[in-house]
Amino acid sequence: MKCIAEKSEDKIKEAAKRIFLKKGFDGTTSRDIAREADMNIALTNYYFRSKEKLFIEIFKDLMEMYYQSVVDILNKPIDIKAKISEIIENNYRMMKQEPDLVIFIMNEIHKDPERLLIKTPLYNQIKTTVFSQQLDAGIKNGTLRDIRIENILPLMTSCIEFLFLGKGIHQKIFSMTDEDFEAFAQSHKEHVKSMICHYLILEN
Amino acid sequence: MKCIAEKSEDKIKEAAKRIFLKKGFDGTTSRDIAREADMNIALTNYYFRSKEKLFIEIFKDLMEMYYQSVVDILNKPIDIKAKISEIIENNYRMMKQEPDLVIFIMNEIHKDPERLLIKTPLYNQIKTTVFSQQLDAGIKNGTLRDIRIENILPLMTSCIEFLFLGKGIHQKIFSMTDEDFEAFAQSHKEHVKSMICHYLILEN
DNA sequence: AAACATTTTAAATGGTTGTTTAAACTATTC
DNA sequence: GAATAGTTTAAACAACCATTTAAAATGTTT
Repeated sequence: MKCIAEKSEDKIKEAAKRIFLKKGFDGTTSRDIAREADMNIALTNYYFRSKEKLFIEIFKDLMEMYYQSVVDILNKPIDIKAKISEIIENNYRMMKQEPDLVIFIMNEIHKDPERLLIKTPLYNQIKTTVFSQQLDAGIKNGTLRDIRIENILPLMTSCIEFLFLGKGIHQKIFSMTDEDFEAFAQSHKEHVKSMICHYLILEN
Repeated sequence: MKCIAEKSEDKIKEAAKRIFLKKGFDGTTSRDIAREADMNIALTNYYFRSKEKLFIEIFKDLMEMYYQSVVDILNKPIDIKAKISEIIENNYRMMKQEPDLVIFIMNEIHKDPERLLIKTPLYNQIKTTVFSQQLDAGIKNGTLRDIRIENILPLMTSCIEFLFLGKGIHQKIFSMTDEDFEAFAQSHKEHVKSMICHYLILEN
């Protein structure tokens, strides 16, 4: 039936995702979405009932996409040092590939937390990861610093994500071109990996 | 003349600052501002010509407020370990007192960098701080890790700021009340101070 | 107190917003 | 192939947007 051509519903959703990510909910109009999807305005509401409903659906998708890759890595059967490196590398890759994602999520939640924060089993997911077990074991036998998983996870992601969140500011203050920033970000990533390992892993 | 009562221009600007910080440029209407300032709608444009002009003026103020306190601390005549602690404490204080500030700045710049990033002498200001000299000297005599100021500054601020940027997310995932989060943030702050010092200051 | 400049007001401007309507078109079913 | 269901369309809806107008109110200067 439909081979190449996407279904209209999907076309609208994909278009809306692009626009919402770039402009946020308030900055996006129904007409923006219709234009991007190359469809009639009425179809947005025909398929999704309202701009709000469409947004919530997309937001949930993006939120899951944001977290799933991390949870997957936390469960890998590799030692904790390699895992830290991989989490940071994954984070770096994601921020380069989808630079709008994190600022979008943070800003929308910030504007109205109640509206978007649906029930999530993420805490249990995290608490039962291989990483969590490795952390507990390491703390018990004295090879790892005594730190809760609630603290160490943000420590690993915040430095990289913050760097890209403030890309515009950093580039302006330090007069960096895009290439300069790329090199700067790489070096920063290595510092972060090294710093986290130094702090978490006790050697002597 | 006017003793208690603020001048209308200032009342509007203060009101607009509150609303812009909370809702962003796109989410704020001229009527919101007029209502918050308890003034006629037309006065916004009478004093500031347009919503855009008013916004730019406020944005510049907030941007300066964001950076000035850091630069001041960087210039204090105290040793580098105390300085790191003070920067992080100051950062923590600011994020608690003005939780909307950083996400607001980042998001507005992210949406349209050209519009907001005015020329700033901040890089020269930073490069000529006492902190910058302390860092150079410490690297030279081997007491500090070889790292550029462009890297170490974001390392100090990103962990704390990111924690508050994602306050809503963190609270939801880890099922924290406001009091829980407060305690969590405090412990996180201590980890960050410790981690940065461990990494930067070479002792042996 | 008359003349002037400044500030504030209610009302209106033209344009855009999200959403709805009802008719037209297309595909499917009997 | 007529009837039915699903999809798409242009047009319209009321509500709201930033901004402007011109008159009213207030303050200041002569």
